[in-house]
Parts: sequence; structure tokens; C-alpha cells
Amino acid sequence: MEFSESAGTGHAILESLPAGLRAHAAGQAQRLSLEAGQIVFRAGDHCQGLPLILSGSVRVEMTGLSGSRIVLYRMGPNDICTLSIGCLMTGHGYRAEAYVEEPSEAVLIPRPTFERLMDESRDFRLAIMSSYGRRLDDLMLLVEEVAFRRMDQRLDEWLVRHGGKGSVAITHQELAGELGTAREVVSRLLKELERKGQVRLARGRIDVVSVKKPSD
Amino acid sequence: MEFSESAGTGHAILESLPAGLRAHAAGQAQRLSLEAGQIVFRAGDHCQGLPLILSGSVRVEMTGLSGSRIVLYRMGPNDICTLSIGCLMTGHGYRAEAYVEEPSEAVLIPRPTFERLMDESRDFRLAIMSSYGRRLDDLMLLVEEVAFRRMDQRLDEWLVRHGGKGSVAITHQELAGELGTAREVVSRLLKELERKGQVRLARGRIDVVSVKKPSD
DNA sequence: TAGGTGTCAGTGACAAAGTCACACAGGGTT
DNA sequence: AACCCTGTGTGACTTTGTCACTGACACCTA
Repeated sequence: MEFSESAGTGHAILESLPAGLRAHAAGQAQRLSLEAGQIVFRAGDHCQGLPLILSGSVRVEMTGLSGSRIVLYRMGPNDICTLSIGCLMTGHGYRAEAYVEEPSEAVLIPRPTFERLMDESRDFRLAIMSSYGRRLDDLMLLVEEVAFRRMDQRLDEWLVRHGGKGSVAITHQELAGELGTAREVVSRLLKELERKGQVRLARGRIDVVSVKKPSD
Repeated sequence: MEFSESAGTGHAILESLPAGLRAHAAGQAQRLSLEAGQIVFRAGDHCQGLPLILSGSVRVEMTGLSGSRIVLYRMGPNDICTLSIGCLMTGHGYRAEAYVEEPSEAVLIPRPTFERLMDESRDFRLAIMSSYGRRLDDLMLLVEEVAFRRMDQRLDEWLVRHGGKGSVAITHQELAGELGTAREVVSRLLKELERKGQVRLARGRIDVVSVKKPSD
């Protein structure tokens, strides 16, 4: 809680600032404690400042006209909410929603402070740019996934990545959101995997037994 | 060709620089003349500098494992090749390809010059950031399109936007690339539109008669 | 402990889109 | 005219998306 602690519990991008700027930023920043399930922003919301994630995990997803959802990416410790930068600079509202997955700590840098940091710190600029680069990459990968890859392979991959060993606690509905498809599709594919003995299904849980590699 | 011309035929982002920096940038920049059909970069290529488009049009697209393609976005006069920034900064290769659509003029800013401009010009920084913001937005829109919208509606929209009045010179294969689908799907949907009298089809050309709005 | 109430999962039927294979057409060249 | 390349049309089949509905499970309350 005390600022003396903030060096230890701070954000990498702030740590890299020279002492004077860091003190300025710390003084202006607003600290946020986010509870699991809480909504950080909604589509259409306007941006109050640049959120820096200190700890926990925040999921960013988009909702289509029909109400279908897809997870765009996640933010974790030392991440920057890249989307906010665009909103800050253009004044447009957000085009996505952000949900807290694990209880998180964050700081909100007000716009004038953000601009001052951009002007005065090379390291800050580099961090912002590299964050942008990563998001752009993430989204290009996602476009490729969604446009070209088969759902069964994407599901297999997801299972290997998230439940490689044991079991994952997730509903079919949520998993559909991860992949940008419909719940029924996930249910069918999972059932098929269960028939082949590669997973066992329980309410809200998937036990991964052995998911095949694409080479199989 | 002469540098004295470069003020008139230059790039908005360079115009906004103070005289000293502008001269430096002009001195370091390499001028490129790109012919229609030429490839600006391929997936995996490494980035030599930041391309600024002066005139013409460049298409950026991605190729899936299967060879399917999708157009990500286009760059026109006064645009910045946002993708290159990430490649410049991380040293990674490109993940997409860029093709010249209309003969274009561009300048290539070498990395050290790019970094100096970032360090010394606030306007330059703002332009770079806003370019990033736009690309991120474009890609989010594209994800939504591809993941959630129906192909017939997307095709209708494309036809209205690009051939609203008369006719478009494009093959079904190219149009499939614009939408990120297969040629056969485009052929079938177009044939259906022709049956309904909304378009007339010729080899390499589509005459748009009257494409329905979603409300019809 | 029985019943009530949400959420979660399974499934059939059908529509939309992607894939594969191949036939055919248009417009140029030789 | 015969040839060839590219572009287009189409049938058959698979995969994915949508709709409608049923049943299963977990938890709460009486």
C-alpha cells in the first residue's frame, strides 16, 4: 500500500524510468484493485488513462453483432493495455471488453502523464512500441487461425497448451469463446475426442488423457 | 529525383519535422520506385528500414499454411508501414507479404534515423502511434468479420463498396483473397447474385447492377 | 429428503461454407 | 485450326454454424 513498496510491486516499465520521472508517475498514477470477474472496460467506453498491469490476469475479448464472442488476447504482469493507447490518442471508444480473470493489481496513468513519459523517456517509448508490435502480431496470428485453420486442430492445440497434463476447469461455452466458435461445435468435437479416449468430460471440467499431435 | 523536389512530393510525417531533422531524414532516406505487381516484402524477410508511402497503393496480405490468402489492409499516400516497425524493433521477420497494386513511390528510413526521429520529434511519435492504433483497429474489425459474419453479406458489402456504380475488374480468385475464403465459394455466391439479376459476370469482371442492402 | 431452479451438456436436423475433382469457356499464340 | 493458359461452373462430400429442444448435474430451500 505504501509508496515505499511500489518499487517492489511496481511495473517494469515504471522501474526503468529515471528517479524523477518515476516519482512523478507514481504521484499521478491511480492504483486499481480488480476482483475476479470484474469488467475493466466495455465496448464503447472511453479511456481514462493507460492501465499498467502489475499482477493477475485480464482477458480482452470482442463481441460480434450476433453476440458471439472471441478472446483476442490476455494481459498479465508487466503488460500494458495496448488497446487503451489508441483510445487515449484518438478519443474513440473501446471496441472490445476486458474482464478480470485472476484478481489483479494495476495502475492507471492519466493521459497527461502518459504523454510526458512518452516525451521524456526513451525506454518508456520503446516499451510502448514493443507492446504494440506484440499485439499486432497476436492479432495477425488470430486472423490466420480463424480464417484458415480447422476447428478440431485448434481445439486439440488448445487442450495440449492448457491442459497438457491433467484437467482444465472450463465450460464448453467458455471454450467456444476462446476459439471464436459456437458452444455446440465444441461439445461435438469434445464428445468425439471422448469417444476416441483422448479426453474425459465432466461438468465444467475436461480431463486430458492424450491428445494427438497433428502428425498422428 | 532531385532532393529539392522532396518537399513537394514528400510524406506528411516528414513535412511535420523541424527543418534540421527533416534535412537529416531526407539525407538518410532511400527513395524507392515500386512497379505494379512488385513484391515489397515476403513472409520471413527482414526489415531494412521503415517504408513511408508517398503515392500509389500497396496491399498487405497473409498466407495460411494451406496456401489460402487474406488481405489484411492496404497502404496509400502518407501511410506508414506499421508492420515494419515491429520487425525493426524485434528483429523478427515479417509475417505477411506486401504487393504493389498501383505504381508507388516510397522512402525507406533506415533504423538509426527512425530511432533518432522517435527520440527527437513529438509529432513523429504521435504519427507512429496513431498509425499503430489504426492498424490494430483494422485487424480487430477483420477478426470480427472473419469469425462472425456471413460470407454472402460480406460479399455484398464488398461489391457495394468497390463497384457501387459500374463494374469491377477482378477475378474470383482475387476476390476470395479479399474476403479470406475459397474461390469456389465466391463463384457460387456470385452466380447466385447473377441469377437474382444483381450482377452480371464476365471473365475477370463483375458488373454491379443493384446489390441489395441487408434490410431488403 | 424431495422438489425447484439455474446452468451446463448432448443431439438431431438443417443451412452455410470449405474442399476436392474435374469439365468447360474465353482469349490469346503458334 | 489446334493449342494452351487462366478463369469459371458445378457436383459431391466434409466441416462448421444455427436452431430447437432434451436431459443432466449442482445447489438451494422447504
